[in-house]
Amino acid sequence: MVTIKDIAKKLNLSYSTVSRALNSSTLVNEKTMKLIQEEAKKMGYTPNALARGLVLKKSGIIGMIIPDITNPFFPALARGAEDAAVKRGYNLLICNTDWNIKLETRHLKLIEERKVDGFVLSSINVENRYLEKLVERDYPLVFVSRIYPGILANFVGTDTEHGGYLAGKHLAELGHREMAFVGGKFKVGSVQGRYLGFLEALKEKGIEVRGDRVIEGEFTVESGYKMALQLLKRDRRVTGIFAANDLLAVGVMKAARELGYRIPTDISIVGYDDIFISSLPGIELTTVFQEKRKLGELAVNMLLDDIQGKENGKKSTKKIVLSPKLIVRKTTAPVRVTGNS
Amino acid sequence: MVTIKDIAKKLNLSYSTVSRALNSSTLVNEKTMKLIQEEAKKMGYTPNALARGLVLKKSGIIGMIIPDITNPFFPALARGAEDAAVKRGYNLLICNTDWNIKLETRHLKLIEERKVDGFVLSSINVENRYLEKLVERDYPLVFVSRIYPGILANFVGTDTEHGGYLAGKHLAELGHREMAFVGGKFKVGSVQGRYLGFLEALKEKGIEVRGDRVIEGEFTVESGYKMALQLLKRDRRVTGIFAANDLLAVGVMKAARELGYRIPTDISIVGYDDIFISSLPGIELTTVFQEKRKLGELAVNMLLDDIQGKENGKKSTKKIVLSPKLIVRKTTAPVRVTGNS
DNA sequence: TTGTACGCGTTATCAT
DNA sequence: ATGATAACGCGTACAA
Repeated sequence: MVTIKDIAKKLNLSYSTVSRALNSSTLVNEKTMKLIQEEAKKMGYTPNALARGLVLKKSGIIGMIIPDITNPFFPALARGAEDAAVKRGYNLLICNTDWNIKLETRHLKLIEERKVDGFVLSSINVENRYLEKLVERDYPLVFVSRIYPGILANFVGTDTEHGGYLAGKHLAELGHREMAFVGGKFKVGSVQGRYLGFLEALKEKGIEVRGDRVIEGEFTVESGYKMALQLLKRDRRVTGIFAANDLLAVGVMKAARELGYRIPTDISIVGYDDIFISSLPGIELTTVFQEKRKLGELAVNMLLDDIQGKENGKKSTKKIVLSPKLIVRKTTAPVRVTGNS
Repeated sequence: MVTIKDIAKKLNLSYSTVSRALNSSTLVNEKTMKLIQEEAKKMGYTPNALARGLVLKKSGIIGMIIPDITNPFFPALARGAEDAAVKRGYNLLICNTDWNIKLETRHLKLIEERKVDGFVLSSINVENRYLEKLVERDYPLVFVSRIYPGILANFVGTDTEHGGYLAGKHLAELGHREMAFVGGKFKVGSVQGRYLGFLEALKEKGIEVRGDRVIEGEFTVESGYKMALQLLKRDRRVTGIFAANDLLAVGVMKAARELGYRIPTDISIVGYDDIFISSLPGIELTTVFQEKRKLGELAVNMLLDDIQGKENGKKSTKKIVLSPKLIVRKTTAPVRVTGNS
């Protein structure tokens, strides 16, 4: 491996000059600079980010903690984050936690050792003492999409309550009155928001949701399927279902079809997130859209601003909340005028 | 930041002893070791991977280059890779290239500076001089899923030719004789394999594919849609279509439906990859399955074996080729006995 | 078993 | 404009 020293020797110069030249410092003769840069290229010099990081106390890497890149919500998020990071000269280290706090903590510790310059996390659903310490220690960090309950930290996300509201309003305006909510774990803050917003919209129309029509499960197709199967079997009057995310909604669709429902003629279904699959032919789910990619971008930009601002002594807690948008596709329609048994 | 020195001072010991204790070296008194480890924890010591990497000439990070994590094929691959990496104490740095060689090269250079201990790449479609240099320099590296043409390097992938064969055989056995191939860029080696295998299977049944029924486009739903639309409009006799991947297949499905085809009654469609969406209710695509997650795992394990083996002076070029599997779902059926106009 | 001293590759602070 | 030298935090050969 060719180092700064090697090219210094070769050119009978000192390390310092070479280092400066390579960093295009102004305080070095133009000619020697060119000389050095050419020689560097010729010798195949590659800077060593480890060494640089050691002295600069920066790694140039930021860590991204997510539950599972395999879940269709996260690739777009990660992609946005990576793009923004690269654009500013950083790289992204991705860790999957499987919604497991132990794993999350382990990853946090491990990549803190790597001296990542900051974290972007979207993994939070439950208390994590180590994470709390991290923010107490003022480690640069921003929460995306899901915020840690009761903590003051940077956040980038979508107005979930408003999103839920849009879904509820849409169904209500279509004339639905018998509605259900199929949710993931309510501990995840964003689900609560969606639910609350949903209720809010219905209330405005004088509609209430019966307690037995609010179900909780996992964030998966399978779970949505099971929940809807159980719900619709015992309760044929429901005509509108709001699912906490698109995966769930797809499961609900499957269950409804199996039970002989036509979508959207007999039943309307609204999802949340507008993940990739939702617009696919054969699915075409009405859903609440949030800008996942942009969320990722905004998050790392906020993080990087923070990191670079901190050097100038600035500190702040920022928050960006994007507005969701309703996307009407083919799983919602006006309620039928004739009731069914 | 608390360092080894700090805890050495506090305990009136030398750096070395502390360093050894923290690495659980055998050549240190058990008592002092415990003492040191406890003190380290108490003081909140965190090892600095940068410094360690500098002396050990290892970063503990491996780089993964893929075209686009947003493409449903890659999350599973990345996840498998990350799991395997973490299991062996490494982390994964992910870079998206958007199938752009310039970007790929830039990423390669950049993360080489980060001293990643090796690369896993799945980005290759076209000549990249810098990449060639990398393998010439013997940089630890393994290709996943797509191999670089005409280069001797580690590889983990699926037997694409056999995969294509399975698809062709399936359609042929269902009685289809008028078939088409809807492909992505043929430059991507894996597509050629799929195509060749497909042809091979048909040939065994005495079936040929007309040249105007082989179309090339992008690897997207949209592209599949357009190609199929164009094909099926001018050629109503086709009853079986093999798409080079599932995204394309979904697009084909959409086009067929729009033109009034019932699937699979009027036309059979086979995809490739079995990505997440393909099993979804409303899609249920017959496709050729490959173990994406396992591919990722195998790749980083091979890489890590290589890295750790190299220290012992071993060198080798390994190859692992998994077998694909046909998954029959609801987009294929026996050809109708009555021909249509 | 423990301590001393050097080097990893780079940047930064002094001088010159 | 350039050079010498000290860090950065850690591992390790060598000495004790």
